[in-house]
Amino acid sequence: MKGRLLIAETPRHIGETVTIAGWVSVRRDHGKLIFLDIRDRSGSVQAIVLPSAGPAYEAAQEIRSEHVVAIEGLVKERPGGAEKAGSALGGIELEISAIRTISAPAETLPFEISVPELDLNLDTLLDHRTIALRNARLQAIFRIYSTMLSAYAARMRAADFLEIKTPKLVGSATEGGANFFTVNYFDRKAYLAQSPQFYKQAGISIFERVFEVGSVFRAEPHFTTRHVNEYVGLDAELGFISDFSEVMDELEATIKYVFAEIGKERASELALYGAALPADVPIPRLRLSEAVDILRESYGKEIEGGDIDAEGERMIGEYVKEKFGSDFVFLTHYPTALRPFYTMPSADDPSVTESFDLIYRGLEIASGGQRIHDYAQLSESIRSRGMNPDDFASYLDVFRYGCPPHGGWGLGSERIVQKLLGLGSIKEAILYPRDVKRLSP
RNA sequence: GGGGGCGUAGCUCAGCUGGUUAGAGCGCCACACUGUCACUGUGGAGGUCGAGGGUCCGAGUCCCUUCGUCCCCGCCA
Repeated sequence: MKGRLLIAETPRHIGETVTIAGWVSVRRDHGKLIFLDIRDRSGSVQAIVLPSAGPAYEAAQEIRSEHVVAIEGLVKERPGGAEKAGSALGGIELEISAIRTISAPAETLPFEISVPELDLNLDTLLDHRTIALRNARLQAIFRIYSTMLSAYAARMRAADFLEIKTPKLVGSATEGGANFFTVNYFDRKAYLAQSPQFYKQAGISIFERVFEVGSVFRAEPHFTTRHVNEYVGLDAELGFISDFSEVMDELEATIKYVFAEIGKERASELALYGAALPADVPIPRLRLSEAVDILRESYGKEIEGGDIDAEGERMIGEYVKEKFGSDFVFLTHYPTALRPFYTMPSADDPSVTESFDLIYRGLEIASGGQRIHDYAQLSESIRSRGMNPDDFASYLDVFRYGCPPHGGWGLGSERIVQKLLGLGSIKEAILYPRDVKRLSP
């Protein structure tokens, strides 16, 4: 909009008449004086209109919350003592000389937007998602999310990873694990990718180091606060590793960098949630078997079936917080039977793997490890799980002609923000979440 | 897929062992107010108590069915 000044810039224009545009958060009508809190993408400011403003004063009578307006006014310092302590509106205000409604709501809003903290049920929040997101505190989630994405990409590029984008429509659904969504693809079936795993590995066989930020689709009917059917994975894969500790080193450095950037760029957004950055200490690495012992000895919890459950992860999260002051923990050496066929078994004990999960505040946010890079070994691993290598022909081509030792990870981007801000549900960390019941908005 | 909770005003909720005309806060509308800042004050509108069936003299409340929603487990990120 020509001639429009962002609200954040207004303090530099004291004594000048400027034009701002934005949404009306609050209207406070004192009979003669009318105060309007105006917000735009840069911030909020108070505007005041006096009866002497004539037509502008008349127009202000009709202004209501969430009207989209353009305001011309004189930037003034707040009258002495008039500024309430702790006000987020700054030390200046606009004395309105002209006001124009650009767009007015056709009907009453379903709930009040301008409160510091929206108190809505999850389905109300998501049914009216776009409107709810006008709330500053909710917007903060996605400002932080955006910083996380840019920091992740920046750190990966700095470490010489090449960013790639791989297909989400795929022709075969044989990777195993979670269920696939099926879609019609001309005269045949296609599937939505449940992970970029195969393409990442192909990527390292070309570029040595690759990363991808992309949607992942899981057709599982889960009803939890930490699952959705479409999420954004932060994946990476690197070649020529000596062992899988290098993968954890790389992930740890990346995580640390991402949080540091969020702290630098988004301090005010974090403050809205009272969120503290994780302590900058080395991330402890525990073998899964050690974690099982700790759970038994310190928490009296018996683990069956090898892998620890969600409650166990929360307990281990508490344990490492107390013992090491860490918000994170790597759990390593998962049983071979519990990991996908491409996971590298440990040389000294093939019943476990060179793999890890990364737990953040008791929630699994990443999974990774070293992959099998030897063609024969990989073919055998497929066979040993009762699958047919012929079904993996194009994938196996990556290894058939030589491939360096490599490994990587998949990070759940929304889970990071969920745990950082203490959000009750991962769905709050997704603009338009997809779950078993929800396909819109 | 297994289990549990909740559906009462636009929103968030209270309604005890069934008992006259179903409540609160916020929002909305009107009026008053020249320094508020989630303004305040006064007044007002707004509800087939998710839906269907049943028990009972009487059902928001008890029973059954059904729909919606949230959560836990599993799976995972």
